[in-house]
Parts: sequence; C-alpha cells; structure tokens
Amino acid sequence: MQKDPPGRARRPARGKGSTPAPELETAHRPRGPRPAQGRPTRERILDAAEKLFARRGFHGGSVRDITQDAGVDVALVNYHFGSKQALLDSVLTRRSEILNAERMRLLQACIDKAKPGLPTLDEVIDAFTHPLLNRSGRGGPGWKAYFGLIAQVNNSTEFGGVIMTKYFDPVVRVFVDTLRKILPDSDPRDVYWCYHFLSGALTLTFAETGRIDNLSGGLCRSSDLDSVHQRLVPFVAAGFRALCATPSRGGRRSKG
Amino acid sequence: MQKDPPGRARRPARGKGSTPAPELETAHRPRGPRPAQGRPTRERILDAAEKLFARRGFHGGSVRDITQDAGVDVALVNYHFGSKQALLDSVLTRRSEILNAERMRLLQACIDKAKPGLPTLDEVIDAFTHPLLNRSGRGGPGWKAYFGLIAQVNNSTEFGGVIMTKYFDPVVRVFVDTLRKILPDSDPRDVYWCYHFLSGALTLTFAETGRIDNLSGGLCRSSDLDSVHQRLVPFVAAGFRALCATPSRGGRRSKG
DNA sequence: GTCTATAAGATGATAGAC
DNA sequence: GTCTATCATCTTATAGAC
Repeated sequence: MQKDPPGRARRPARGKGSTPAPELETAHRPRGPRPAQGRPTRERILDAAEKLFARRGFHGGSVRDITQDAGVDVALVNYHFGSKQALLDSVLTRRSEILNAERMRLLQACIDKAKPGLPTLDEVIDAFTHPLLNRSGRGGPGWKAYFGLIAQVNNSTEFGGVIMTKYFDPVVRVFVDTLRKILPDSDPRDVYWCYHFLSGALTLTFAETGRIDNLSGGLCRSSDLDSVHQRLVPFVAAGFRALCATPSRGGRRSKG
Repeated sequence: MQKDPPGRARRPARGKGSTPAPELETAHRPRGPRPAQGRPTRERILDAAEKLFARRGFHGGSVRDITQDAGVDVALVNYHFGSKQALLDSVLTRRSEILNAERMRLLQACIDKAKPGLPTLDEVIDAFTHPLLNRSGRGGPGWKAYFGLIAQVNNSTEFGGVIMTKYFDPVVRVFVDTLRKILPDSDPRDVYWCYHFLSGALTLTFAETGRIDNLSGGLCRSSDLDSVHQRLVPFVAAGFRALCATPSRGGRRSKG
C-alpha cells in the first residue's frame, strides 16, 4: 500500500544493453556533475545504500547520507527507485539473484556428480554456504556490505520474516528437500530447525562485528571467512547428523 | 565523550527503597498525568524503549514513540537517562545483570555436581542457553522484547562488537574456559569459533521472525522456544565434538 | 536525467515554569 | 519530577526549471 507518486513514472525504463559507455569526461553533458567513474548513477546509489544500510541499519542510514556518499543529488533516489523502502528492495534483489543462481548451480552439480547415489551432507552444506562466504571474503567491499546487511535483516523482527522469505526461501526449500533425502529417517521438523541453526551461525558470521577477535584475544579474526567456512561445514553437518539420523517421534530428551 | 548536559544532574539520585507506593489515583499530585499503574516512570520508559528498539531497531524507535508508548512526557527520557544512547545502555544493563548472575550460578552448580570430575558438554551448553530461552519463552513480553533487541544487536555491524562484548563476554569467557577443560585436546580457535556458531544460532532464535513458520509450512513455530532448546543443545554439542575432539593443527579439511 | 528549491513533518535535546 | 514550549537540525519526498 505505498503511496503512488503522482504524475511520474516510478521506474524509468531501462534497456540493459543501453548502459552508458564508461567515458570519464567527454564533451558537453548538460549539467551533470558526477555520473563519474563510468558507473551509472543507479549503481552508485545502490552501492552507497548497501554500504550505509549495512553500517547503520535501514533506519540509521538516511537518503541524504546515501546520496552524499554516492556523489549524486538527493532527489535521484526518488527518481530512480520511488522511495527509500523500494531502494532497500533493489539493494537486496541485485545480488540475491546472482547468489541464488550460483547456489542452485552448485547444488545441482553435486547432485549430478553423485548419481545414481546421493551427495554427502558436507557437500550439500558446502554448496549452500560457499557461494556466500566466498563472495563476502573475496568479492570486494560491495559484497561485504551486502552480507553485513543480510546479517541484520535476518535477525530483525521488522524485516526478517518477510525479506528473507522473499529473497532466499525459494532456494532454501530446494536445499532442505535435498537434505531430507540424504536423511531419510529424520523428522522434518528437525531438519527445518537444523537449517535455522545453520542460518543463524552463517549470518552472524557475515556481520564481522569483531567480537570474536576481542573474545579470543586475537586468536580468531572475524574477517577470516575461510577459517569460518572450514569449521562451519563440519560443525553444522555434525549437528544435522546428531538430530536427523533418527525419527525422534514424541520429542527427544526431555529435560528436568 | 558525550556532551555534558549543562547545569543538571545526569542521573537523579534514587534510593532503591524510596520506590513510590503503587497507588493509582490518590489525593493531590502536583500535575503528573501518568506515573500510573504503580510503575515508576523510569521503568515505564525502559519497558517502552525495549519494546520499540526490539520492534524497529535503535534508529527506528524514536524517543517520541517511546515516551508516547510509556505514557510519559518526551522530556523525561533526557531527564532520567541523559540521551537516547544512554537509554539503550540502561535497557541492556537492566536484564543482562540478572541473566549473567543466573548463568554463572547454573554453570557453577553443574561444575560442583560433577566434582571431582567435569560436567558434560550438554550440561554446560544447557547452563548457558536455558536461562535465556526459558525467560524469552516464559518471562513475559518485557523479556521477549529484550531478547529480540539482543538478536539485532548481536548481528549489527554498528553495535555488535562493542555492546555484546561489554554486557556478555565476561560470562562467556568463563563458559569458554569450562568448555576447553572438557575438550582438553582441542585447538582454542576451534572452541571460539564453535561458540560463535552457538551465538548465531541462539540469537537468531530470539528474533522470532516467523520465517521458519512459513518455510516449514507451519510444522515449526518461531515462538516454540522449548522445541528450539531441545534441539539446540544436542546440535551444538555435536558440533563441538566434531571440531574440538582433536588438536587439528595446521588447518583441517582443505577444500579444493 | 539531473538540478534547485522547498514542502511538511519528525528528530534528539534543552530551558525554564510549576 | 513533570510539564510546556521551543530550538536547530534532519527526515523523506515532490515540483518544476534546465
């Protein structure tokens, strides 16, 4: 139920092929000060929004901060995206599509490789986590910021349920279904809760808060995502095996 | 280095015994409209802040929203706490002290019980997680909101490192030290990372976003914290065992 | 597509009466 | 300890010139 911006197109049509040539300073541009660096305004805004939303949250990063960081005019957020909320949506969409495609590709690859059998638990968990941790660690500052934002969204009462569901759960369903095939005796509820634990452990990693650095006296570094990945996969796999190897009807382990 | 509020005490002295009697409407109060329900203004503000910070984040919950929800005047936040940031600090302190005390008590109890041996992994993890999940599930709406806030703070780039360290790491250190005694052959880095995974899985649970409800088609409910606890302890314990049973020098499992 | 200018209201914080 | 009133600034968003 968003207010409809009167008398103007919400999203200007944009042929994907018509991306402006990356020239720096040419002849006569009407007035524009900074479509600079050959990066289109739209992308500049997305980059800055990603960075500031990650740093200070959706409410903490203002449209003014964002446009200032992007080096473009304040009004251009509303011109290109329609509203601040719609800007957040665009930020999340941009990279989630890339990630979802890669995750599906990797999952399918390890399923195919194992045929006519099934892939191992570790292989599937790896296909699910590696695209994310790898890009956060090696994809550059944009990806790093994106995952920092995901970390906050996932744990947010306000956004967690809707946004994560919308952008990631289609792929998560395929992932969970595969896991259930590998763990045929499991109670489906156990599998879902194990996925939940994986999600929490993974997204806290994205936040790179530096807490573990302090806690461990420098032994561990938040930014060392390879070390995390090396450990996250066997940690989670062991958890899945502990809970999902048996049917566990009627509740496990009552306490007290 | 916060600005020093000129010419006024930042925190008015407050004898703990002098809590006003819980009368509803008596004779002649000078002008006050709502110290109502026998709940002191300070507490009313803390309750409302907790609720709104949990719902919309620190930046998303305004001082005006908070005081309106508390039914008190806007100016009273600055009178009682000095600033919005200081209000957040007070919100976090209030319940963390209770939790830390209970966690230490439970941990010590299971250490004593096991003497001259050591407690089990499951017992220690239970002592660490049960006070939180139990209060979130049965402590009432104030506790529920508090943990929702913790969920966001833990995954926040802005606050995660400083705030979690300040309020919880003293107890976490004791916890980790105990775990290392139980897992004498482990690489300390593995133990820290396992704690990190536990922290992520636990705090995502606090957020109760409803995502798992949707994903599981209603099989799991975010609000069913007993089910989570039942599974979290063995999940995490299995993860610890998988990683921390061996010294693992020189990095485990290289991938590709 | 980008700019200037501004609307219309929200924000954190303070001074001073009571 | 609580109120009224207000400050100075920031907020998202829009209208219209170029």
